[in-house]
Amino acid sequence: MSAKTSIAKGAARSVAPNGQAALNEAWRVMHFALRAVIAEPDRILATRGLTRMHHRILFFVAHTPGMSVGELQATLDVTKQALNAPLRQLQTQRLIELAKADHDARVREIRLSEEGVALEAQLTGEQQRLFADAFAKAGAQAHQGWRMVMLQLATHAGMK
Amino acid sequence: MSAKTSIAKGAARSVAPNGQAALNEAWRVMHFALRAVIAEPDRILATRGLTRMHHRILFFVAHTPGMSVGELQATLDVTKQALNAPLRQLQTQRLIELAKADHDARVREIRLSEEGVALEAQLTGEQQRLFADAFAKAGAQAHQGWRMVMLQLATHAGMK
DNA sequence: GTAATAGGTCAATGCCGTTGACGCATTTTG
DNA sequence: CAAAATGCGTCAACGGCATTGACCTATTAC
Repeated sequence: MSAKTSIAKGAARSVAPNGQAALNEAWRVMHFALRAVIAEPDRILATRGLTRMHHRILFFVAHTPGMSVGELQATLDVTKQALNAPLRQLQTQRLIELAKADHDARVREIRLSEEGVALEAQLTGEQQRLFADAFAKAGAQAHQGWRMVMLQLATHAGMK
Repeated sequence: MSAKTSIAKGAARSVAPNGQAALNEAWRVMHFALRAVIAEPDRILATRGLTRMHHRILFFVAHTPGMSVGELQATLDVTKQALNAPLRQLQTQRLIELAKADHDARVREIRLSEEGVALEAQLTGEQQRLFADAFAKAGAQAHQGWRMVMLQLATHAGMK
């Protein structure tokens, strides 16, 4: 942990580590933040015997109602066999509904049931509360900065 | 059922979204950022037939040279059986070295070999480069904001 | 009518991790 | 010193979960 104490900037960043230390910290902090955001949803899911795969399904279907099975499969990047089981479980628990598409009876359109909507809202709501809290406490300017850094990082992946 | 509820899908791009949209975006962006940071190390690992478990081992041993097998096991929170295989593979690839401890011949102390040090540095260096880039491009103030938000989030988990 | 498409399902396989039970040196203890 | 405890390695069985491959049904397109 060789701290390069070449502090040259203003006293405004009293607490923030500099140089190498900052980069080390970044990764650690990101891990903890991620864990914090995931923890509650995971706990809730577990009580229903559901996993992150189910969560992903609920999430995408919530944001794109009427999605076909094939589309979902492509979106999640899994095989249809891997998708089939959790999909049926969600159906059994009445969290989603499958219906033939009007335009093409081969296609099954997936939608959340009322219960599904509620669960999904609970899950993402929990996460959003954490983000909202953090943004509120850190301030609008910090929020702005957070976003800029994240977008910079994200552009290195194929974010669309 | 309802035909098409007008749901704004996708996140706004150019301008910072506000309210609900901002919270939606936050989670998405964090995912992509995480993927971006993980992608390269994973690729490098894969070319050697190594996995994230091996990475975790390298990481912790790098930061605590001379760690015992038991300590590592406790740190990683896996069983010794789960640890054994990757540990042997790393040893076979001459990335780590196991040696009896002076004070107690039952204990094996783990250290990175020169090659191991190099690989670990390459892996974390790759990640640090991404962070450094993002921070540089977003600016010092954004870096500061990013950090504040992340720390806020992280305190919800048990960050030490 | 025949081929292609969307979806579902059975079966075999592989990767990882787990628990459980031993075996083996090497301390530590009474 | 003998017995118990500790640190480590390993064989074996099992479970979760995703993958590939093959086959089957409806339905649509040419």
